[in-house]
Amino acid sequence: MILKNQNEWALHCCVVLAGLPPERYLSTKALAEFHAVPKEYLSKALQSLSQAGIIEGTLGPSGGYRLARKASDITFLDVVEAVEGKSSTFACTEIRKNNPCRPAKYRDPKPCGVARVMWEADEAWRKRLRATKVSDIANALADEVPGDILEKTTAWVTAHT
Amino acid sequence: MILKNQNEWALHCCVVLAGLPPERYLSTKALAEFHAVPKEYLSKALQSLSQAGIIEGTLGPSGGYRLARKASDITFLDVVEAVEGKSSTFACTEIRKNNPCRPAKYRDPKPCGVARVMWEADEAWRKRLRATKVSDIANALADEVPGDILEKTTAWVTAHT
DNA sequence: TTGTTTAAGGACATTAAATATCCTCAAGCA
DNA sequence: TGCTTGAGGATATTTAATGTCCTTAAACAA
Ligand code: SF4
Ligand code: SF4
Repeated sequence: MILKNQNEWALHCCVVLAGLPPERYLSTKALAEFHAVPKEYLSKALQSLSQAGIIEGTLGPSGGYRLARKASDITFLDVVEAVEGKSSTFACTEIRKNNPCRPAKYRDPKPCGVARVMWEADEAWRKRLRATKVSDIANALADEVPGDILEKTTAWVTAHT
Repeated sequence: MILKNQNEWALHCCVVLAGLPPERYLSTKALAEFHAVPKEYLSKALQSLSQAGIIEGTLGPSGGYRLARKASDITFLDVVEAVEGKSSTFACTEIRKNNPCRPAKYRDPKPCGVARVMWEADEAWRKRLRATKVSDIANALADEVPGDILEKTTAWVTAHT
């Protein structure tokens, strides 16, 4: 089990969009070039984010995407669920029903213990993702990335705006 | 991202093996029949468990598998990692390196914030899996499964021992 | 000794999912 | 009018999951 690349791409795109001047848009083309990933495929991830209401797009030259709400209102889980889906990472196929000793008509009163634990683990994962916002990472960049690189990057993004 | 079926199968097999009379073995054939899953493929999962030292097998008629240690010493994480692998569910492809504004020689002082969060979420998932043991589920069965089904199942398992 | 049963594991074949590309469409803009 | 953009459908390619088949050597019973 491994998460899709889309997650990494989408998260990074959100962080970049969080640094955009207000009311400006950044195109899929620019985001793809910036991260050196295939534009057409990245586009699918951005469409998912758009459908989830995390970013919003506009058409025409000088069009592209911007965050649909404040970066401090967008959690990692929002982004990951937009890309990866909301369903649990554990799929129970109810193999306990196959126990040859069970009466065919027997109905289980509740999900089996195995599934419950796996689902709780999935929820623990989501809980952690819910705890970090896009703005947290955007802010951390200022501390972790050398000033000159950060400046040049901001200039690059603004130029492609 | 979805976990392999092998996880569900392996966990259930461990729970069944936990209910085995001491010093007895249960074969892949029996485990596959009990859960109604393909014997050959289940065999791969059991081999993984065996390699991980969670179960141990013996040959010949009346051979099969048994737990290699107490059920209370086997966590869900042990089983899942045996089947699914120990590497993080988030693979960082270091796309930040592709930023066109970065000097080619620049070395990042530490993993980027995005990856750190994703790895922490992965660890939160594992932590929850580590908190439950195979014995916990085996014990819970007594409460959740009607007595007659449980008895018949125990008899079935013992008969295939 | 001989034949049967078993786990171990290598070599596939099949199926589903992730990844990637291409094309059309209508909205925005110069 | 012509170019740009995101939206989204269709399809191809690649990789991972799933499933099957086969051989080998150990255990055991007749
Ligand atoms: S025992 Fe739990 S995990 Fe296993 S098949 Fe039943 S419900 Fe699913
Ligand atoms: S920013 Fe983090 S997650 Fe993204 S490529 Fe770099 S290290 Fe990986």
